Amino acid sequence: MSTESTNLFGALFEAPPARQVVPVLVPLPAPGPYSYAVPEGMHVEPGSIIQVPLGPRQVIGVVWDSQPDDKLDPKKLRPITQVFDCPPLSADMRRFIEWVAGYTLSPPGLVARMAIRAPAALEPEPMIEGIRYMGGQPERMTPARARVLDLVGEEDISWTRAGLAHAAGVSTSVIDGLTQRGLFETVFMPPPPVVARPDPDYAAARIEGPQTEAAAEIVALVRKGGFSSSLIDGVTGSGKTEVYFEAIAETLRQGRQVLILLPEIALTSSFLERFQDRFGAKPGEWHSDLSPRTRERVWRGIVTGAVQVVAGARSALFLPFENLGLIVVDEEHDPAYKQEDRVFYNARDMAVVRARIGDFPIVLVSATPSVESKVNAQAGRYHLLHLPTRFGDAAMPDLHLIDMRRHAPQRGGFLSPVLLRAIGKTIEHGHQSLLFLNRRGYAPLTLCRVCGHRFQCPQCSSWLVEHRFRNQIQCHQCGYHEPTPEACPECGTLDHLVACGPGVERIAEEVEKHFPEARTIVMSSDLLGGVKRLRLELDAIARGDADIVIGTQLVAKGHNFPLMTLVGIIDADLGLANGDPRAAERTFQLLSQVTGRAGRTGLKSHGLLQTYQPQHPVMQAIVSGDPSAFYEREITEREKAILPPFGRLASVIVSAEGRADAELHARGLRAAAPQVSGISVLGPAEAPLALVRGRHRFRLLVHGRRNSDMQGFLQVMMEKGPKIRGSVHVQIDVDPQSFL
DNA sequence: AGCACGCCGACT
DNA sequence: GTCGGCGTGCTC
Repeated sequence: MSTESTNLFGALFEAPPARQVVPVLVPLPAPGPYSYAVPEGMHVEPGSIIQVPLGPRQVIGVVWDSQPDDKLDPKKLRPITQVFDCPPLSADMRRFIEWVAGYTLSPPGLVARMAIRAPAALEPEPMIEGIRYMGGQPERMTPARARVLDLVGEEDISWTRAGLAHAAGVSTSVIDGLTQRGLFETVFMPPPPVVARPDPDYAAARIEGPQTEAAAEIVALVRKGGFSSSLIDGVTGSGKTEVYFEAIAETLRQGRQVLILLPEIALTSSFLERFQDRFGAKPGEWHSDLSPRTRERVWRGIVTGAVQVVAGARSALFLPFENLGLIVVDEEHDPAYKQEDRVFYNARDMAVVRARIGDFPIVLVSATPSVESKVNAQAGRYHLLHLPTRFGDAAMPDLHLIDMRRHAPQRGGFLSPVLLRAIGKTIEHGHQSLLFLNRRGYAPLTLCRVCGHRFQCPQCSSWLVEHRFRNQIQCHQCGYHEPTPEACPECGTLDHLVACGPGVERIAEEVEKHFPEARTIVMSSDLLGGVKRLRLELDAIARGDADIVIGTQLVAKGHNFPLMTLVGIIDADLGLANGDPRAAERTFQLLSQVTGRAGRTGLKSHGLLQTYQPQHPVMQAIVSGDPSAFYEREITEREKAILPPFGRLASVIVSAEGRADAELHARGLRAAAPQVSGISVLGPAEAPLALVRGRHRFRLLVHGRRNSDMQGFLQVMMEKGPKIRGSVHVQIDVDPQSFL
């Protein structure tokens, strides 16, 4: 309220105090910012994190840069409630949010929300209460009191009550007693940092040979400063981590922050310990199951610069770092980097954009780079750092294909005699075998031998998979399950249900038949007992408490099993023909990871891959250890479909009655959205033709050359969407740099 | 995204 | 006669 206009005359002729209006991004799927009034005496600037009323509730928003639109009824304007006491989002961060919103066709408010999603962290952490020694002696000295005074006499520092009691080996009542007698005063001190400061020179770099050159190259890029993008391509165990640790060390020496992105699953204690061994402290962690309290403290530390290094899952990319100077994307090819709800983005690609906007280096790392990163490296957009050999005493396993047409398993079995012999030998040596089959349960299909009835999901029509351990039949598509019936629901015949094809449980049965003495364990996501049990089992395996491990893709990542000298892949062809345009690439990546589990401590190790297609480029690439021919082929294939000029790819899931029906949907969309350059249909597994009958989820791939084309397509989907059941999302599969 | 309003089936 | 399903609409 103006205090100047003291009389009516003045009030009539003075301009009314100009109400400041600012645009604010609110966490809504609105196309742009909303306008709010700034109350008298409040200071805000672009990037300020504020609280505003929105309908009946209070939400967190960010003051934005764009001009507020003046067509808005001023009466609708509501005032900002409060400004949080934390640094505003930087101009770079705001530009990044705008860019991601534009590129992924998402509402900017929802993108901004990802940056400030740390509920109560917006106010500084309250000071904690501590005590400080003021000098003097108590009238009565006791041994406990002496120990305390001994400790505090040395330095003039503040202690927490509990901390001092613990350090002196006394109970807190001793401290309280001394405080009462006036020897200590109460002080307030800042809370301790969430993580200690990492020291770039804590331990020497553990690199040699090709690692040294790669590290030198990447350190030089960091030292030079400015944007650069590199791809470290090296087999499992080749020392990739050690190489990028040197880039991190150099960034820390410059006093800038580092973000290490990892697929959630790779964010294990073993990674954190490795980091600690090199830098003397753990990095800050950021992932979905942090406690709210820790989340707030880490967020605060990142914003203020107190946390130097963050190891986080994809959502960490949107953290508002105070002074970010390097991003590392480990396991660059991992599909977990793709978020497919609300805002659809690939964190790896958006990370490149963030580095470019922030003008600092980014390093992508993988043993099996994605095809698009290979293309970018070939095109010279990424520096390629190739680490061809294993590091230290870790030897590459000897890989062979087993042609299943020539070495067929026994009737009713799935393990080739060649593989069975190898398992036997491995047991004799006292080593471990890993049998990999990426299929949960007992059998993928169950039918009645009498009437031919097949168990099908009542909700989504895929086959129900029998799980003998749980005595259930489950749908792996939608999660539907029911107890395994004893009789055929169609004809009522008892005991005539027959399992078709293998799952890990069935392989375990076969293994136990051949090696009844061996200690066998099945590792799959439906292991009873959850993540805790899983950890225990993995530790037990690492200690050597199992002879044969039978697992799904769960065993592909992370863990080191020192005694694992044989890896057998049961159905290496599985997944090659499932209609996914990335089928070959994914299979290559998965099988490379699994075979990489062997031989990591130098023991001579073997990998045997059972296949019906030994000539397939993926199989050849895996055994030869030279994936270049395979990548060349994939690049050519992908260029036809995904890579520029078809720069952008959306995909729509439709539920359709068979392929013909799905094609009909596609035709309708083509007619309705002529601006997109192509719409193709991908089905469920093509191999067993029977699968394509019945109601299924099909994926329509939509290509567009420009963002505006995709925008137009989305418009069409908004109108027709409800008629086409399913979801629409935009995938970003190509070089985001070219869009900057 | 939340949250209210609003119109049709199975129950205190 | 109500409780509750989620379809549509709005938030500066």
